[in-house]
Order: sequence, then structure tokens, then C-alpha cells
Amino acid sequence: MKIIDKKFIAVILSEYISYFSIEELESFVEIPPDEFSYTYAFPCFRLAKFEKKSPLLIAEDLKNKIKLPESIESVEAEGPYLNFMVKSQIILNNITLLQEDYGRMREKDNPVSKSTVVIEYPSPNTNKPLHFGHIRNMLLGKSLSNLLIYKGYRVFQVNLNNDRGIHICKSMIAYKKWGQNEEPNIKSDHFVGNYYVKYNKMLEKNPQLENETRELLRLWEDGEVETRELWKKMNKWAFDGFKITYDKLGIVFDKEYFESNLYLKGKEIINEGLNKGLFETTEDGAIFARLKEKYNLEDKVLIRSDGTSIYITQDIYLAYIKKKDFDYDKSIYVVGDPQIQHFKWLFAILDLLGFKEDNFHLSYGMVDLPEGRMKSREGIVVDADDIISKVEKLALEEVIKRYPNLSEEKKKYRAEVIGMAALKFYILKFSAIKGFTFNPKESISFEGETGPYILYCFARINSIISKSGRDVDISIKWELLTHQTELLLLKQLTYFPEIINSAENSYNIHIIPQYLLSLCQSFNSFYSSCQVISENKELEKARLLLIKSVQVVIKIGLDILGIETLEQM
RNA sequence: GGAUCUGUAGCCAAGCAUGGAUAUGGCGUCGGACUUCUAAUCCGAAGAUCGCAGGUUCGAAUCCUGCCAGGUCCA
Repeated sequence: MKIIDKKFIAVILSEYISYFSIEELESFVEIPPDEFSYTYAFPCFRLAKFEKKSPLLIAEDLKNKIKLPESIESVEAEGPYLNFMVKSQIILNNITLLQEDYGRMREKDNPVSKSTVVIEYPSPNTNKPLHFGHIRNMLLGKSLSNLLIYKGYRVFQVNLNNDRGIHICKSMIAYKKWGQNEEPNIKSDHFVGNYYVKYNKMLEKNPQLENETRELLRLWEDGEVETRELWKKMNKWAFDGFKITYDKLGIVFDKEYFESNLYLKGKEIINEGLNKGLFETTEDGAIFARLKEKYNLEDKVLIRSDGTSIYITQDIYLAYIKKKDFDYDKSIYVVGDPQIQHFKWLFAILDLLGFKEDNFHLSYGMVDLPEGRMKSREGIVVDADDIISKVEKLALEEVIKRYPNLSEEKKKYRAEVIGMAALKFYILKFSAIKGFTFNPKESISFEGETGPYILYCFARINSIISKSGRDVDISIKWELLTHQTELLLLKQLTYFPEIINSAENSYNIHIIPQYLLSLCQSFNSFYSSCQVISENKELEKARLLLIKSVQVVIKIGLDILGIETLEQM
């Protein structure tokens, strides 16, 4: 294995440029636009000041001076840029040798121990089923977990169930009044959710419901047996329903936490902090953290003057519990952007308390409908299970249209894989921080920048390789890969490990789908202009190796995104 | 009042952390390519005051300041 990346280019350059560090040089190295086949580019503008020459001359000089390492095919001066082309042999050798490890080639080359990470998601409320926003949350949490596991971290995925509070009592009271002790006749979390909607519908005519709900919450807090029994029964329905959706998305938790066990805790930690002088009290006895000077945040109340704790108190407590449970180095919370401020406070307060572990809030934008926000109370939501079955149904129609002769079983399987690929890719390809509007009527496409587009590419490659009837072989005539589209593919393949690193370091999952799209676009372009199976057996062999490498990379990427592939499509 | 996110063709996005080559894709529109490894594909065309105004810089979609618009959070 020979690792060629921006850093490698920086090392070469450092021989000739003394006034920048290797790290600085590395940060200057760029990726040339598509119309250049060169793999890396070094802009010489910054050197002009030191060299007292024009960038064009500097580039030309460097080109003449540089002694090319074995792994670099060529170097050219193009205006003020010095362009490098990596030998295709290096890239394809690496992929062929490393296979699924290609995306973690630096770790393979130089194993370092990675830290332990806890990822918390999707933390649902137990009074209603999961909706489209939860799908976004789960896909982000799951794929980030996959990525970090791939990169060698110890990852623990945990879920915090918001299983108590006034909203839970709303569905409980509706069930009590109008449920007639029915057992669920539909998916059980939906059954619970229907009572939540029922409550809000009935509230208009029966404003006294609010008082009854508060009374029920009081009974619950007192531990009244009948109320607790009903609560347990309905929560179980919610959990059982969630489990089916989690299974469908391949989500398994290492541990589940429950707000009902935590909401009273955490006061000791706050009091301890108060004794140490970390927090202050107001005149009426509330405890608060002063955060302005050190963190540039508004002060935050931690214990109300009546002695009750607030939401953030239990999160502080949970951080300690998670630390005890998993001894983590880093804690990641996958939670929507409305809670950005909450997490700023939380992290600041944990820091005040001497909690030195890293925290990260992976925040994402809310999913809206064309009419505006989803409204659970009114049942105006895109339900998670509904949208999953809808994309699978649409995929099935497409499969039936194209392959009417397949067995029913195969049709169904393909439709499931394609539908889920479409849904997952559709969500993961966007930068998480941006909110997006989901239009259920237009729904999800199978053409263009989509999951099926990537799957199609994978299946095409599969089809060519099996049709060729040959084993893919590394000993090819490298000089045969010269077509514009072949060079572009080689170029794209080079960057994959750097893309994975970048996703790992920035927690930006979407750059993986974005990368796969451009790789597959290059492949499809290659496909339409270059025939793989050919009379020219040497060329065929070379191209087989190239497309096999593309396939390996697609597979790694899709695995991280939690998307299955199909041999045929 | 304080905080925070977003603003890029008719529509949806990437690019912004770390400034650099003619701003990159998709949908839609128009035109073309299936007797050839799968047309869920490909090729071409039209389509952009990168929200606005300043500033920094040899160079700004990217950095800084102010403003405008939309979303959200805190008491």
C-alpha cells in the first residue's frame, strides 16, 4: 500500500519550499476541476511574495526542479498552478489490496487507537408514533454510528425515551375516557397516537380536559397504582410499535434510558456544584449558573425557587450516567436545531462541573410539509411507517413495470431494497443543518440524484463482470486506461479515503452521498462511451479492474449509509 | 431583549470550516442517443445581480461589519 493524498503532495513540495510547514502546504493543496485529469493541484500565488516572482514562473520553476517520486505519473505547470497526476496503478492497487478497508487506509497503514463514543438518538416521545423528522434523526444517528465504527471507534448507541410528562397524560386521559379498554387493532404506537390526536380534538369542546390531565399527571407523580398501570400499558404499546420501525431501519441500541427514571435526579449534582461555588442562588432561592463571562451565554436556571428541577437538570445527570456506563471520551447528541441553545447550556454547565469529555450536538434542520410545520397534535404528519411502506410500494410498481417475469418474492425483495435506498439517500444527501420541505405528493424519485441511481450503477458493474466471465486481475497494462472518462474515474477513486476522513472529522454524513453521486455520474458517463467487454482482451482486463474498484468503493459508501445493494436491478 | 440557523437558475441542492482555474449537480423545459456490457442511463441546449451594501485581499459564494427576509430557541 502506498498512500497518496494531499499530505503526500505537501511532503514532496516541502523539499522545495522552506517557508511553509508541511501542514500549511497540505492545506493549500487543491483538487483541480473536472476538466483537468490531474489529481492534485498546488496554487503558487502564495509563494510570489517570498520568491519575488510571478506565480506562473514559480509554477514553471517548480515543475522543472521537482524530482518525481515513483508514484506520481506526471507534474505540469498550468498557469499559476502546479498539477500532479497520481499513477493509476497506485490507486487501483490500493483498492484491490485493501478492498473494504480502502476507506480507512491510513488506519490500516498506521493503527492508532480511537476513542469511545456514545451517540444518543432518536429520543422519541411515547405518546405518538415516529414521523418523518424521526427518520431523518435515525438515519443520521445510524449512519454516523456506522461511519465511526468503520473508522475504528468504540461506538455505543443509546436512546432516551421521553416517557413521562403532560403530553403522555394527554393520550392516557383520552384512552381512559374513550378507549373502552380496547387492545390495539393497528400497529400499537399508532394506536396510542390516535388517542393523542383524539385528546386534542376533544379539547376544543371540553376545556376541562386540561385540568383532568394535570390531575392525572399529579396522580402519576404520586405513583398512584391504577395510573401507573395504564401508563405502563400504553408505553409498552408505544415501545412495541417503535421496535418494529427501528428493526426496519436496522437500528439496535446498546442501552435505552427513560426520562421517568431520570427526571427527579440530578439535584445532588447541582447542590454539590453550589457548595463548590460553581453556581449561585437568586434572592428567591433558585439555583442558576452564571455563564456570561466564561461562555458568553445567558445565565441558566438549574433548580427553580420551589425546588423542582428543570429539563436540563436531568440531562446533566444523564451525562454522568452515560460516563459511568460507557466511560466515553465523546458524547454525541443527535437532536434537531431547535435545541441548539439547550445544548450550548448543557455543555457549558458540564464544563463548569469539571466534565472534560468532548460533547457534540449533531443538530439538523426540521422537516416541514409544503403547508408548514408538521402538527402531531392534529395528526398532520408524515408518518414514518407510512412513508416507508409508500416508497416500497412505489418501488414495487417500478419493478413490476420493468421485470414482470420475476418471481413475486424477488420483486418484493428488490422493491424493499430500492425503496429504502431511495428514502435513505434522499434524506442523507442533504447537509444535516438545512431544514427541508418534504412534499409527500411528489414523494420520492428513483431517477437523478437518488439511491436507485447508485444501486443501478452497482448492478451494471456486476452485470458486466459476470458477463465477462473473467476474474478481475491486478496485472493489467496500466497505459491502456487513457480515455477521458477513465481518467476521471481514477481521479475520483483517489479521493475516497479523504472523503471518509473528512466525514469522520466534521460529522458531515452528506459528503458521502455527494461523493457517491459524482463517482456514479462519472461511471455512467464512462459506461456510455467505453465498452468494457471487447475483442481487445488486454483493454477488457484493464477496464474490468477499473470498474471493480468503483464497485468496491460504492459498496463501502453504501454500507456506511446503511443501504443494501442489489446484484441485479 | 438575547441567542441561533438558513438565503446559490422556475424548483431542489453541493460548494463556505482551510479564499484560488470558466460557480457544480439534479428536477423541470427543449433537442438528440437503445439491433451493441441493463435507457432507473447517457450526450447537448437554454437557464445565476451566489439575499443587499460596504470592507479585507493580487484574488471573495467562501473571511469581517452592517442591513434585509424567513425559521427556531430562551424568560
